[in-house]
Amino acid sequence: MASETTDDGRYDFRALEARWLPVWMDTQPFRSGDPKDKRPTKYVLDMFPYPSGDLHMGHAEAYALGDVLARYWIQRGFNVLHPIGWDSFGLPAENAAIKRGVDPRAWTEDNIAQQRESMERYACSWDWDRVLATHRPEYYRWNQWIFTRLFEKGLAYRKPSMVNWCPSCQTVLANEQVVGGLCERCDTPVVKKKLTQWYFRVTDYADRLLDDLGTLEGKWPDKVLAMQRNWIGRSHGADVLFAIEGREEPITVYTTRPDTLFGATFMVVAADSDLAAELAEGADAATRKAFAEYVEGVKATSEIDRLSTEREKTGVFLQRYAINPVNGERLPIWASDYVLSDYGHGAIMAVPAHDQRDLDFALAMELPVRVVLDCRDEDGRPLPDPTVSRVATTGDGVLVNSGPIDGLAKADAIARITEILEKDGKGKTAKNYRLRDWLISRQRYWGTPIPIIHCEECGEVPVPDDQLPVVLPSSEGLDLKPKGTSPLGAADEWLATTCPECNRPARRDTDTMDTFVDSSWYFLRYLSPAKEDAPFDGVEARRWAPVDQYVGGVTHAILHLLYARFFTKVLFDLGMVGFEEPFTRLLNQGMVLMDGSAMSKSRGNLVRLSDQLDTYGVDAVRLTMVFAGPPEDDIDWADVSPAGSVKFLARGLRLAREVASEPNGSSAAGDAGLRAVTHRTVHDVTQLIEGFRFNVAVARVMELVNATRKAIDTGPGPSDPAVREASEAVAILLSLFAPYVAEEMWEALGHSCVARAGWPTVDEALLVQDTVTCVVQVQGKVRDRLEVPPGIGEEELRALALAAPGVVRSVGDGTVRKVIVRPPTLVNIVL
RNA sequence: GCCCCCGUAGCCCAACCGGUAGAGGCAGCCGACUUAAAAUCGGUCAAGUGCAGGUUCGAUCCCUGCCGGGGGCACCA
Repeated sequence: MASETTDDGRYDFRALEARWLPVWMDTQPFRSGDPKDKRPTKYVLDMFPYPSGDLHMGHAEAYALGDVLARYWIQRGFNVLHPIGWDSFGLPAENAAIKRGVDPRAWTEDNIAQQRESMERYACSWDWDRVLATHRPEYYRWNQWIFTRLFEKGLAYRKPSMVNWCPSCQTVLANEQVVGGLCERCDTPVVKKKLTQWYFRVTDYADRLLDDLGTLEGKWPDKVLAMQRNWIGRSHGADVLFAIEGREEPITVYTTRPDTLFGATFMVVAADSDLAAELAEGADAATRKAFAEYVEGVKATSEIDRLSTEREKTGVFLQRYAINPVNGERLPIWASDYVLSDYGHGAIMAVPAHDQRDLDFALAMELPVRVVLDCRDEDGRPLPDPTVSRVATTGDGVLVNSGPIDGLAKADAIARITEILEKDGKGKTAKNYRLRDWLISRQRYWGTPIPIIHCEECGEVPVPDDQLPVVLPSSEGLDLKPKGTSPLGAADEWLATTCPECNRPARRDTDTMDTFVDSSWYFLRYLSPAKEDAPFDGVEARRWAPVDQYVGGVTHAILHLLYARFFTKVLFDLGMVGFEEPFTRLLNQGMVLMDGSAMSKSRGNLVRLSDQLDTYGVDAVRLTMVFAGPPEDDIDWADVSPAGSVKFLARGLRLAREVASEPNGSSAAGDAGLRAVTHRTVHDVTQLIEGFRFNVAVARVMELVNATRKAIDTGPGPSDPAVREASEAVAILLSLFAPYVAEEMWEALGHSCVARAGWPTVDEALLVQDTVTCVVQVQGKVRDRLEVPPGIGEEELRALALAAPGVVRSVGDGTVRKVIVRPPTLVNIVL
């Protein structure tokens, strides 16, 4: 005990950690699973980590922030569910296995054990009864179970398609995992490959995923809402049917600008589409050859090159013609790679005058340009002809050269022309989405096996529920090296099975699921992690879910959050949950940087969390994370001071040790000034925490510590009851940020278990101030200050202000024209 | 190219509904303690809010334009 404060006034955080951690591990003050617990519930969730090794600074920040909220709600009397676990399927385990020959399962379990130790030391209020790890069969069997439900509903399906392929990871990637044409994991340029893969039909939920974002307004960061909206990318327009010469079926084209239909001068189909190939068959030999060569070139183009906006437009004329449904004109049909095969219908009507891409193509191929919109600049002057300016006029305007819609403005013209098309059966309003279906199959080992059996007779047959889980076979004897096909294909014994329907020999599906499947519903598994007959318990779900507060990095703003929202809606439709949005409130923390950039070993600016913890202690590191600035801002570790945090914590601890009054007494007779500060601080900190303004809350606690220090040293002294009241408040407030020091303080103050102490009660009467400072301005400049009662009347204050010496001086013999009185804080005199 | 966010002391950051520009911390400086230094404790200095306009009795806050930084989307018809 005596050794816990060193001679120089710092404190011995090692001793505190060694002392309290075993106590907490023993008493488990954060158990949430008692069904008889009558406290209201709150679900606070931290994004679970991948067990890649030890914790890093980013984890430390996120968990410190989440813990502030969890501990706050506990102090407020809630039964808080605050679980943690591991997102433990994924490539690093597999890569370690390939590189060092270790078993992915053993590697993963070792890392989990190591991380768990660090997490325990970090002392977050996690309920250790609920831990889960997604690589364990008792978890991933429910991935398979949910997959089966999706399959039954037609929401999981297999189709051949051009997919994103990472040549380095040797696996397909979801759209969301391709960033700027590069693999988000290894930055290798992604190439296109035609493969048959499993998909989840997220696009069926596009409207709900988009529209329900409205219910999260004000509860999720605007930035994340914007990113999700952007990603789903819904647009409104029309599908228009174009008859094709020499082809039975018309071609449907999607456009957001049906009003410009009279300006269409050609049609373009996606070069890599089946449609283009079919149309090309009717062309002469030279064209067929040119087309074939063009398509080859397109396929060889990397995604990164394809996305370059600097690229010249290229294409091949297919010697075929479409008929414009509104005026019967013949439009030449071209194939080009600037039209995407998997958006809309893979074909467009080109209106070069009013679409920049079409204009670029028209100019490159010397195709006609026809203006059908009279567009004006701000001064009402006509905009230059697009052919000359090489700039398409894409804005609003009045229709010209457009028959029945001449003279109409854009919006009216769209409505009118759509009506006309609809009447003739040649078109209708339509929506489109940037969002694509979620490609979930991976040709890798360390993931959830897809629970499908391929039978020659019966086709794709889901593994019956009572045969789940399909357990991942041991990696022993399997070649895990990426080679483009799943390693599971070589697990002969595992592979061979019988068809559940016809009992004939059949083969298992050899792909594994994207690990984002695992994290799409884990928050539900925490509710009943040991449940053996369902993914989660319905009663527990009604009790706890949805998550009240989710905390994690903005890096998951699109992928994980979109998928989890999708899963939740599917589970809602299955009647398994009663809510459609999984995370009621979301807090995104910023990144921890060093010297202005993200930490990395290669950059040589890596700050090791364990070093920081060894040097400054857990509490100081946590406090530093929280105090550094607003939670969503990045923290530059070079700008902050864990040493300063140590100093502050030592000051707090010293207060508690100096308190000389007995516990549980009344503080009513205590020093009024200090009491006012204490109650004001608790009141303000309460609001600050609820508003995620933790940095300011910490500053307020620092003020309280300073005020208490003064009271002890130069005020009423250590035996005044107000000093005890203030110190106890400091201990409880600090318990959100610095659990070890708070616990030590609490004990010094004669109590035990600060985490469950309860939030201090604010005496409203003590918040009322006797006097406030009123500023008196003349012409907007401060000329005097008055001490006035807060309830002062307007007339009285006006009189006082006009008589104030500073006012009299600066008004001089000027005439007072107007007096603005805002009792009790301000008077402004206008001359 | 389009959309969003942010510019406040040397630094990280506060400032309620438009009403005293400063709460807290870091660094600096001064002092105390020390043989000395570190550490600690006490005190103290510090910007007129990126720039230019506008609205207002009054603007860090609202509006317009520009400059600087960050982020998202980007051949999605």
